[in-house]
Amino acid sequence: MVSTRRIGVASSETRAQLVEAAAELVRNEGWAAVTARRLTEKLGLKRQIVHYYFRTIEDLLIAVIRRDGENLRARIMQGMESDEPLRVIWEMSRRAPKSAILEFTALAAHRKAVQIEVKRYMEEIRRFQTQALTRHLERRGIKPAVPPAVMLIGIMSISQTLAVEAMLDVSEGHSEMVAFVEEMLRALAREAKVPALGAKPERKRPKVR
Amino acid sequence: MVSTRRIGVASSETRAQLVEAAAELVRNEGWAAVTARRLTEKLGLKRQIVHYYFRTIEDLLIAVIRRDGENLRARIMQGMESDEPLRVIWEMSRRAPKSAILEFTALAAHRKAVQIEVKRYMEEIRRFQTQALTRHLERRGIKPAVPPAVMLIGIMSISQTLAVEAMLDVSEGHSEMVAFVEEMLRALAREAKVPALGAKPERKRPKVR
DNA sequence: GTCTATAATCAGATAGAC
DNA sequence: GTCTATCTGATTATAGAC
Repeated sequence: MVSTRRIGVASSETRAQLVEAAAELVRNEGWAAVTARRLTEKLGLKRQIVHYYFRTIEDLLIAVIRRDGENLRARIMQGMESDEPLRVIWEMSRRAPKSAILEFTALAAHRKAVQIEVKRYMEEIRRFQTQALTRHLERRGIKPAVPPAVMLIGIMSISQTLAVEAMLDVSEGHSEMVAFVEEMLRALAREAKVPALGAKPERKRPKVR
Repeated sequence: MVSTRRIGVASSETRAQLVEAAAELVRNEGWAAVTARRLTEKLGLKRQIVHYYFRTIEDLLIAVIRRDGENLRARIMQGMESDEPLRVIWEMSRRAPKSAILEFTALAAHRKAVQIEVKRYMEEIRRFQTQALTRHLERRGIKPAVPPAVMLIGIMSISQTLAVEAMLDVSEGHSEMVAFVEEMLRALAREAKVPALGAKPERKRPKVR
């Protein structure tokens, strides 16, 4: 028995709205809040439309991961152009309190299809960051004591941990940790030899969105 | 209209079995898999018994957090007696692939009662660890370049990140990071002045369960 | 493309019998 | 302490009308 079920095209405007609404629900209430009913009552549609555009709810969640993943990658690629790429990473994770990353990571532990998508974006971003940081250090003539990957994973781990703990209202040791990282970032910036004229002692901190 | 609903005592054996079964479900399939049906079919009971022991399913999840929290605290308090408490922390987080911490942390972002419980245990453990590490450093005559809280949060952040990424099958940069941390731990151990006779150059690594 | 209609489960929760 | 019975509402998903 072959199913007669139709599936809407990926370019649909309604489909995009569903993904957008789902992304918002994940951020505010978690992946478990993403149901056909909750989604469509935000858009003023009947709930069966969800099953027209997505074979399963999991397919919809994966569309959200792709959307968020593309956005994150774009923001990071832009951020790595900065004068202090490590500081950008440091500040980007810290300012993502209502992030969907925690949601999807937890979900990935139990759903294979989700794990594959999350892995894909994490690897892509990690690889890009490592290359960008390596290039940055070479260009500035900085010879760090530790490999770029260590700086990267270190900064990212710590900033994400601080963000998650802040969400939980746990802050013991945070001020010391922040002071330490900030000092490290400053020390690294001081090491940078100015590439061209050699007469710009203070550099402005890059903006992070 | 006053409810006539009864609630079973906390000392009940069946209640303990329900909490145990729920803890297992959380570890293997996530908090969303904890339903009265799934629980009782493991125990050969009718599903209404769950509502006899727990007012709501959330109450049951909180009982699981307390159980896991007590266990974790006990293991950590024991581990901090070690010769190398930082190494114990490092290895404990790394070997917890199917941890419930990720589940409960994600859930805490959206459920106040869960957030309060998770916060409680995290703060308690953090405080104990900080004190234990501070004492340890003083006793060994180690004067570290950074505050104990920074070492603690740093090691914990990195080990948890590596564990989560390993679960996702992401491993880029892990070997460099592991090598770096291991070297740091070795350097710290070397700094330790032997307290009494001063003739034990190599120390065995502590076992972690 | 969106709707109505419907199937088939599953969920949490409560009352009351034994 | 555990059961039967029941309420009430949720869920994903499919088929077919318009």
